[in-house]
Amino acid sequence: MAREAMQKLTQWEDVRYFLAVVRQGSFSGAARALATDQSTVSRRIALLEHALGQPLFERGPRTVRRTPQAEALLDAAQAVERAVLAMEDAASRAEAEPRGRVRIALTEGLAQHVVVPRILPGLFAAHPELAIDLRTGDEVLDLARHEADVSVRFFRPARGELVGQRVARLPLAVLVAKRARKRWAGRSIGELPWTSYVKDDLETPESRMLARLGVGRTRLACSSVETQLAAVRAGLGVAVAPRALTLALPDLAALDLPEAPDLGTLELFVVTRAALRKVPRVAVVYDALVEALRALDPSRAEV
Amino acid sequence: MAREAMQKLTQWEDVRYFLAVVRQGSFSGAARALATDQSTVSRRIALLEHALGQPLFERGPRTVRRTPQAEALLDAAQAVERAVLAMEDAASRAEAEPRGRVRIALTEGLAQHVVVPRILPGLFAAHPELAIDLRTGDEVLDLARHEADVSVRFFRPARGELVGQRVARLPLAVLVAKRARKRWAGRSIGELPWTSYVKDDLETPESRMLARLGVGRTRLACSSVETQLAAVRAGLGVAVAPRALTLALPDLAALDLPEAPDLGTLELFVVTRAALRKVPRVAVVYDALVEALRALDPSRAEV
DNA sequence: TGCATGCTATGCAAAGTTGCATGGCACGCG
DNA sequence: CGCGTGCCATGCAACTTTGCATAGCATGCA
Repeated sequence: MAREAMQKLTQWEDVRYFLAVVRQGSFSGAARALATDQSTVSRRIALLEHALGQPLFERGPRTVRRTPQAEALLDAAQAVERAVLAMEDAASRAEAEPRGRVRIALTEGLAQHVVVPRILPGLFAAHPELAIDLRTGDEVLDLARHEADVSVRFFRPARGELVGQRVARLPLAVLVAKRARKRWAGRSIGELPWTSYVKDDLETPESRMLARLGVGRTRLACSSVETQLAAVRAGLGVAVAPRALTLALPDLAALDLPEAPDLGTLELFVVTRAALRKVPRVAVVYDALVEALRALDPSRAEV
Repeated sequence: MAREAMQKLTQWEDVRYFLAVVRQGSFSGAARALATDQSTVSRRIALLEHALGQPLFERGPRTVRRTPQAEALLDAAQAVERAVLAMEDAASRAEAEPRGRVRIALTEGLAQHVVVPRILPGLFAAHPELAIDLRTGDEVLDLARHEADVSVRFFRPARGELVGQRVARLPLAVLVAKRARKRWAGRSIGELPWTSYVKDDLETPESRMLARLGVGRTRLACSSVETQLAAVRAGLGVAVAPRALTLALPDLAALDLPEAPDLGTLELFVVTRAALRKVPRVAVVYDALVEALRALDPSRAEV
């Protein structure tokens, strides 16, 4: 070891570790984010501190606090990261064939019911050297930070270096298991066995909708949409969800409410980084997503 | 090994290798510049090419040619380097005490006769934690690229992020060994046994001066000023050099030419990067250099 | 107060990386 | 035209770095 203290970054790699610790707030967290071990983070940060000749973090058993020196370096470190990410994009731009890996960030439902069965088969067949990472989950991955290449989500993306489009407007409906349909037909809104999706008590389009209908806290609340739908298919209750879901799940049907309120629509967006839009491997994925997801939009389908 | 081809820079360190190969034009040269082995460069470039999914260099036995892909990445890579260098400067700015290492680029003569005997003793005594790298040589080290922190040279530095000042104007004189002085006293310019400093056939202030005096190719030409001065001290000839050298080398004296032409002056500059000027460890060195070198200027000394 | 939890630091064996030595190859010089 | 030189690729041993397991510590909760 024994790098001398001379204010020289002899290991550019360490900048990545520094940023991870700052963002995660702990060595352990940084290790998880970097897919490495906590001990490695600890040692590399120690080395970096020695190389720069100044302490960067105050280690506490419960927490890691940045020193003022670390604070002063943050901007510069982020500039390094931006430059590296820009270089990655520049590298992508040079490729000619759709090959390599594309990471798609999307919801579990879109992945299972649309992307996997309807899009991937054709994509893999058409481009043998293309590989796909499906990153499902509720956390919003940061396209700008290269956590994913393409994102399919139900909200308009933050702008910046991102480009994208709305591919479908999906009317919401009250979904119910077909075999339980007649049991609740004709009931009023207040009498229906509502289920809801609740994650960290955050507001969702669906929760806003329920509130608008006058439905309060539901008897069954799920922290994942999939579990919620499983409950509906088991006949436990009804859920507000895109009507288009009945295409993918034939044992579900829309329930016509007597009051017939407008349940609103979800807007589906496909987004990527501007620098990647023309990159072959991304372009084929992006285009396939847009084409297939447009078909979900009933207003478009009817035309 | 086995990083997958997915256009991701998993090893930021590799950017440094990429740039070194581009600049040196060969893996071996890059290895020398990076103080590592040629085999390491070869392997890391191969890894980088695989990680980016595209070839960067065409290997020939005699030469390495960049591919168009490498060309496209050059700007981005340099941006990464600039960001890293900026981060190093930011790290320096955070230090409070003059400690660490300062690299001074200067000529052999200035190092031996001025900096080492007159400046370093006081500097080391005043700042126990300060370390100095004296980088002598004729190649001009690049301050902007962090090859040195402070430079003492006989020409005005390229501007940019550099700051500095002229610390002395040193009149040139014809120097001769004292014990040989009377041998050549009174001789005309053309009759004197001139010596010269010739390096790669480049023009120097001294060579311009000789040409102006009408002196052509000299009998003794040296590729280092020190050797040339050794020859003069040995009584082999005379040399055009700053008159102030007689202060450091008492066995030399200035020879008064009968024609007494104006031999001109050399201008001595001390330069550093703007970002470092206020950094304690650099500031104490810079200030000591300026103060001591000013004393070499006769016009100032007489005041 | 005592226990459970999540954090960092460190010893140690395994894995990865480096440097050296070698081989092959093309160009330039005598 | 052969030889010398400088270049890149690769095998192998020494070294360095990594990941796992452990120990120590402070905080929060019962």
